[in-house]
Amino acid sequence: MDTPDDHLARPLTIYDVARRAGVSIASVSRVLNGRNSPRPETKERVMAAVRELGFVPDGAARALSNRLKEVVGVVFRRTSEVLDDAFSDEDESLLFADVINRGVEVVARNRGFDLLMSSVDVYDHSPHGRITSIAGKSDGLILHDQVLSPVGILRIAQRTPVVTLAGTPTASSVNVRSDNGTGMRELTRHLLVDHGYPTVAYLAGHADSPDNVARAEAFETVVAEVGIEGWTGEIWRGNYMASGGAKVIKDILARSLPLPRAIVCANDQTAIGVMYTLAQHGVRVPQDVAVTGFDDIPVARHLHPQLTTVRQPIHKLGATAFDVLYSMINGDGRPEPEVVLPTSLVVRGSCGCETESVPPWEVSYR
Amino acid sequence: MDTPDDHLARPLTIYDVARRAGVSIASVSRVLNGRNSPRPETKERVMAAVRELGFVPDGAARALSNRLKEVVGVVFRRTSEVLDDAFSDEDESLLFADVINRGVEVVARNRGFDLLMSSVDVYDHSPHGRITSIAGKSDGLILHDQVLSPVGILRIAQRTPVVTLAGTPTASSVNVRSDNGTGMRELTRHLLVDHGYPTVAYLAGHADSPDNVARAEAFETVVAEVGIEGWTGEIWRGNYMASGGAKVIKDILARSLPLPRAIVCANDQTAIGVMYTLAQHGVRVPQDVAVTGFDDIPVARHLHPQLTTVRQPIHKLGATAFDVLYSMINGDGRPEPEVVLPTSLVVRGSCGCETESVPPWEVSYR
DNA sequence: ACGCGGCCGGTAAGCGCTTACCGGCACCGA
DNA sequence: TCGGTGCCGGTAAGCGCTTACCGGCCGCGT
Repeated sequence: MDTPDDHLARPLTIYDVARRAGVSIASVSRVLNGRNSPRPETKERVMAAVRELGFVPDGAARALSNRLKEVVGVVFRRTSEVLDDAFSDEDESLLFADVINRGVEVVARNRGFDLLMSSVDVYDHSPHGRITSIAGKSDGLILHDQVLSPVGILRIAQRTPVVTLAGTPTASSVNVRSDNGTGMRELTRHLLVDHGYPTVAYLAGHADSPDNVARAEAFETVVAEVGIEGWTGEIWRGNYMASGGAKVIKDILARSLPLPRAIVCANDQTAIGVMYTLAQHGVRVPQDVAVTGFDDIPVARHLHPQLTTVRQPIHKLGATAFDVLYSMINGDGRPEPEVVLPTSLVVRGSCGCETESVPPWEVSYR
Repeated sequence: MDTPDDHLARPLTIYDVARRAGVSIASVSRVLNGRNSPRPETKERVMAAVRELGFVPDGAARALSNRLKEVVGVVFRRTSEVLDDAFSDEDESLLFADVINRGVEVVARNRGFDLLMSSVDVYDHSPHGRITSIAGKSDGLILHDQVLSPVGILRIAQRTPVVTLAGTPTASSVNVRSDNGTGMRELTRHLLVDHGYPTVAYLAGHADSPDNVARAEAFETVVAEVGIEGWTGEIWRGNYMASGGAKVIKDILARSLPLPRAIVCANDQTAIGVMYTLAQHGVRVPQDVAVTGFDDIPVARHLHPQLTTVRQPIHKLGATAFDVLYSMINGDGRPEPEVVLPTSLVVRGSCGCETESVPPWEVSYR
């Protein structure tokens, strides 16, 4: 009978199983891996021993021998602070990265891979060490936006397969992103052409994020097409977070500056902060000011009014990142340097359209 | 000059580094691990070689040698279906598990551990294999509720440190949960005593979830204290999801059954479905029917009215699970079989109270 | 000037697996 | 009956690290 503290003892190895089953370690390994079709009787005895002992093969030894860990590292950015032992963070910040990660997880799982996750803090000045450690424990890396400098990515990609998300391809890493341009152009046209709003602002995200740059450019393009001037500049600089959007609106109202007829936010979280702050000050959305987001995170349809935004295939972004990485790990030749997934405009109430309501939980990500 | 395809070649080992630096592999290892204070000159040469080659030590080999992987496995339940290649899931279902996982990640990171994540599908009938694989790749396991049967947990906990979340302790695994009873009693009293509602129903979660059982019991206790009868039973059976809550309300309205003055939902997601469906049918919350949740997931404060609920220290639940597991891995004696974290009533608008509004994104989990 | 102690750093064993290689045995055909 | 042919399954090497052990060298004390 096993004692409850057994896990403090020397762990079991295939030698123990082999001895118990009266066979050699090779046979145990073969049975466990279904190789070389062992004789039914041998298989039986080994399985019995495994069951009786509760044997679990050591993944590290397996990986070392196989040169395959069946693990992919995922590194994402965490925008939270740890103060004393209270965690405070922007709740919505959870969603985007986590939905991507789940997309990765689902397809990884089908290939027998598991996810090794690690986050990088915004204030972390040397994420290189962490990422190196993850790299050593996995067969390949998926790096979210803003976790490592392009130089750092290049260095690490030289020796490990790397896929970046919403970043930029390098000489040896592949990038997966969604088509910011098309979605943003569609959205901006909807506001300026379909609704005919005379003034519009772009509330930016991180200045150095490729996503933000692409969205800003698409916005500018359409605004120029229509022949008006988009409001941008210092005061319209956000940070992808609700608090950033809120701050921008507060600043503008505090200085008694005028508001545009429509505000295009760099992402949904920013829009949340904007809508909330406008409501606080008695500005009605969409009657006085229309507000739009980008991403279509789940909470977007819980807002009042529901948020008009651009749907990114968040789940699929993750799934694709894994697929690409998987083929790199298998050395199926070097794939395209970049994979771009389509986006689509999602019209709900915050732009000024009348829409019928769909239960917020009935969503499907493709 | 390295070619971009270098990662297809034989990976670097400490032998390569040693040769390049003109020292032995032992020295390389010592420098890399800061052991045995090597001479500054040696250290320099090794570091230079490491830098020049872009060497990353192999985690599997390290783990095998060290008998420590610095990885903890986290297994959670995924409530999504994969149809063709479309993923559909309940968006809010993301939150609870993911917040816990982030709590785990933050503290794990401080100890140099990474998270190996894997989900179990609701329809997965033999999660044992997956979990065994995870167990082999990690130093210990954190199992969310409903991922493995108690018997399965017991088997695996015999050989690996295991911490369960919102489950039940076994002879060799520790459970971490929050104090469902106190929170639910406070909440129910608030509705029945402070508000004086004459009728109240409990909309249940999974019948076999310990959390659900504890919440139901606490509810019953207070209801009995007050001397009224709580509405429960078959028709009030949900499934922890918004769709389940919606279905219950639809059924009741379809059959023209009466509604209670207040509905206590087993969790926040259920409440979301309930509030939405009531609104659809013109039933006002809280004027006609008060609705409450449990968990305080981030989206709770984006609802209209904002949801009155019981705050679980979600983040801390994860953090604590890791701390306990860490001490088990280090063999610091067997800890308490169960750790219970406090909950607290969060009064917002959906119970009928007037509350001033706080920006939904300014949240802190403790 | 010689011996001894301490400090570095090299050699080699071993962590728990997978698998190439090979030997033994049963069964077939001649 | 005997050699050939497969099929199983055992033996042992090797995956890339860490570290116990030991030998060499330098500097000190006598």
